[in-house]
Amino acid sequence: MARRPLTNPRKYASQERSRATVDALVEATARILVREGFDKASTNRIAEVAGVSVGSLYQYFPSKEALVAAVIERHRQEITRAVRGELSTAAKQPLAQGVRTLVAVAVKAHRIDPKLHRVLAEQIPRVGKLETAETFGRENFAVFRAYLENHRDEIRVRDLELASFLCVTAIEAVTHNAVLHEKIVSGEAMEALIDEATRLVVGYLAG
Amino acid sequence: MARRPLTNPRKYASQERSRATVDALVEATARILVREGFDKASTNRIAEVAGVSVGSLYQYFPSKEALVAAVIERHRQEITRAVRGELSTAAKQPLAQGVRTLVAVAVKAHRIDPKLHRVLAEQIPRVGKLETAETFGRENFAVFRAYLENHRDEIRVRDLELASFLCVTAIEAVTHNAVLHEKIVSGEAMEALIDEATRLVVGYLAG
Amino acid sequence: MARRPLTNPRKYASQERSRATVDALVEATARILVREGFDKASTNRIAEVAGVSVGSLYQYFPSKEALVAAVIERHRQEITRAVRGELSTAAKQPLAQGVRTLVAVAVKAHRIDPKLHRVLAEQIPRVGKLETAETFGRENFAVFRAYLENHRDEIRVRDLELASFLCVTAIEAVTHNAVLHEKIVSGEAMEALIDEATRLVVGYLAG
Amino acid sequence: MARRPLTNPRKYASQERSRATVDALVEATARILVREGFDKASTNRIAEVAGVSVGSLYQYFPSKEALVAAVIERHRQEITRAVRGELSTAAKQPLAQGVRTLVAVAVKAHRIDPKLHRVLAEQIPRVGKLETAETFGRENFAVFRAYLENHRDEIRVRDLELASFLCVTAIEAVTHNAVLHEKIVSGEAMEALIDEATRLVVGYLAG
DNA sequence: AATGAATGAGACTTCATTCAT
DNA sequence: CATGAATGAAGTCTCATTCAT
Repeated sequence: MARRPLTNPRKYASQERSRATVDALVEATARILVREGFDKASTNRIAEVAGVSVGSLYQYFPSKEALVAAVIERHRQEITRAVRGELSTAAKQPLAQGVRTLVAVAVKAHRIDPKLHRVLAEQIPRVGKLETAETFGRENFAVFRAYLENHRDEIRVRDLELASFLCVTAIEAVTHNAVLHEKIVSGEAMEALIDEATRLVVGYLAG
Repeated sequence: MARRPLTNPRKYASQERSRATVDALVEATARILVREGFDKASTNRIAEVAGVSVGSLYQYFPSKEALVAAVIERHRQEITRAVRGELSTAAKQPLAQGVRTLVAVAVKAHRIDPKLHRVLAEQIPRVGKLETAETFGRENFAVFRAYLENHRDEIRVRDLELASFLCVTAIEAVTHNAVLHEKIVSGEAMEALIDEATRLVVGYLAG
Repeated sequence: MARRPLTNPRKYASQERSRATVDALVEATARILVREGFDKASTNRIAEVAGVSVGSLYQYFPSKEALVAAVIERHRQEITRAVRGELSTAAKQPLAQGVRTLVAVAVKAHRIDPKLHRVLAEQIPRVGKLETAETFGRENFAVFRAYLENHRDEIRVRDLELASFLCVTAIEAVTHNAVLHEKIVSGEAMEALIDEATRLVVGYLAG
Repeated sequence: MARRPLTNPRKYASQERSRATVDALVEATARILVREGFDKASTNRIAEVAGVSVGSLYQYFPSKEALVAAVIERHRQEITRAVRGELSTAAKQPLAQGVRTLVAVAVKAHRIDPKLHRVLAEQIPRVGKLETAETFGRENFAVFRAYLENHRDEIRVRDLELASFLCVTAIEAVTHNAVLHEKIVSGEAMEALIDEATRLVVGYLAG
């Protein structure tokens, strides 16, 4: 019944349009999540804000959960993209500098879209396949653990597993709360925070 | 408004009955929160699990929110009760010991009802008067900050505000995650965790 | 189990107490009806305002409807009591004066408790045995009809049935609305209203 | 917000479907109001009678109140439509005829859907934006008052405000009750009623 | 008799999802 | 593919009435 696209251009046009719709939906979801909270993010509202019909929403996402998952994934990718370079920088630096870089990276990651980050961390029901923070956590852990392995000689602690857990948890929590509670009101304040967090971690690892 | 019963026995009977209903409701709410999550905690379900009617639920709690607030409050009181003594112990101890006591207290607090703690920390919508973690956080901060003031001479850091923020956040996050991810599988593991967390904090403060 | 009263005084006391409870309940119902409207008049609220328990309420009234019926009846009796004398006065007066007296009586009746009258007329669900206005209407009709019979010679209209209907309806509606819309703001305004309503009716009957 | 359909046929189909649903809901509300009273008019029942789901009801009406308001408005429009022509006729007629026309109009209006009229007048809670009878009343008053202004020279009464109040109230009440109590059982009975009501009013105004 | 805790049907409303067009 | 009307289960809360004490 439905006409197949006759030409490539059309096909592309169509693909682009699909892509645009998907983006609009994810964007709309993120905006509502941030501006009005999870409770107000009904599928009808999302579709309305995205400028499409609910029907279209379900054309591209099988459920509301899938939509939220897409928002999470997009946010994760943004962070990864923003942070990739600095991570490899850190890998080559000695302990004190490397940790400082990693702390700075954590701050940077949290500042990308703090309100969205907060909503994702606090309001999204932990059911089904959505694990959010969990997932972030594991990645961070793996990266840090690898860093410690490669800098074993600069470190006095024995149990790298436990040390990674302590450091990653501490850095994550400190940067998360700092951004959330608006502790970072100036470049100076940010430097101070990074300095201190670095001292916390380095003192522990090297002390 | 309503007249008091004329005899004590009746009064007590009545009061006990009310009390039992209220307790059953709070308990049922906590159980559902832990076992099935916030989303499943509908007022009808809560009443059912408590073995009373919805009507009774609304006789004692003006809203679902009030019920959750009661669960939070009950949990907070349990923690306070369990921890009060140790806090005053910590206050009199020198830095290294004092911090260790405080860390141990944090672990103890998180182990009282870890699953409930998690749900309260993660799933309860941050709306209205429910602040959950927020509230815990402030209290912890105040206690720790006071401790630092009183042990200023043992400390090298200048900015007590910032230091308190870092330490409280770190301790809270580490103990929370440790309990959550079942890092504390034995007495030994717990000792190790407490030792390391203490080193983390003391190294920072005194280093 | 319960002790029987041993003496008459006690018995009377008991009867008086019952009477007091019944009165308190009817009064409470009327007050809530006037001050908060029918929707707010729940049986629990009524009992509370009356200073008794819901249980007692149902001891004396089989249903909420019965309670409202009692309020209506009490209001009807108050009107009847206030008006009885003037009605017999009117019966002896010639048309112009008699009608004026009847109109004045109608105004007086409506001013006894205008707010209650309004609520009874507007908010009480017309279901079951409650007919309110209906009942008032029939009585008024009977009285007026009888008056016309007795003053047939002063009247030009033939169909007394129809005439009674017209006059009673008009007088009732005019006085009701006048009181409701606060047309009677002074003695003068009241005189004017009574004069004109009398002219309306007398002109019709005698014209 | 939502995109318009791209083709007219679809648009119309869609619009017609919506329209049909809305109509069915308003009609169902009116029927239940008339047949079972305001208390039975629950949203679920209305939807059921309309043959749609509650969801659809709330798609088109934000609350139960809005639905009742729609019924009132529809009734008001029916009356207005039925009466418009005759009103302008009355305006051009001399007193006796004009008043007769107006009385006839009132009767006609009340006969459009007497039972609905009654329910709207008696059972609808006077809360929020629903004023029902109130609103009808004001309109009638304005029309009649204007008529009197334009026929001042045929009238003996001074206070047009008061006269309008008396006449409108009387006509409204008489026709309302007549229809309600089934006084108009034949064309003859109707003529008689209109004649007498006209005499009542004209006698007063011109007498 | 009085008390007030308890009941539970039922009211209003929302929202993820489906499906005819 | 898009549309948006339709669905209906489920949630929160109220209130007339009952009943154990």
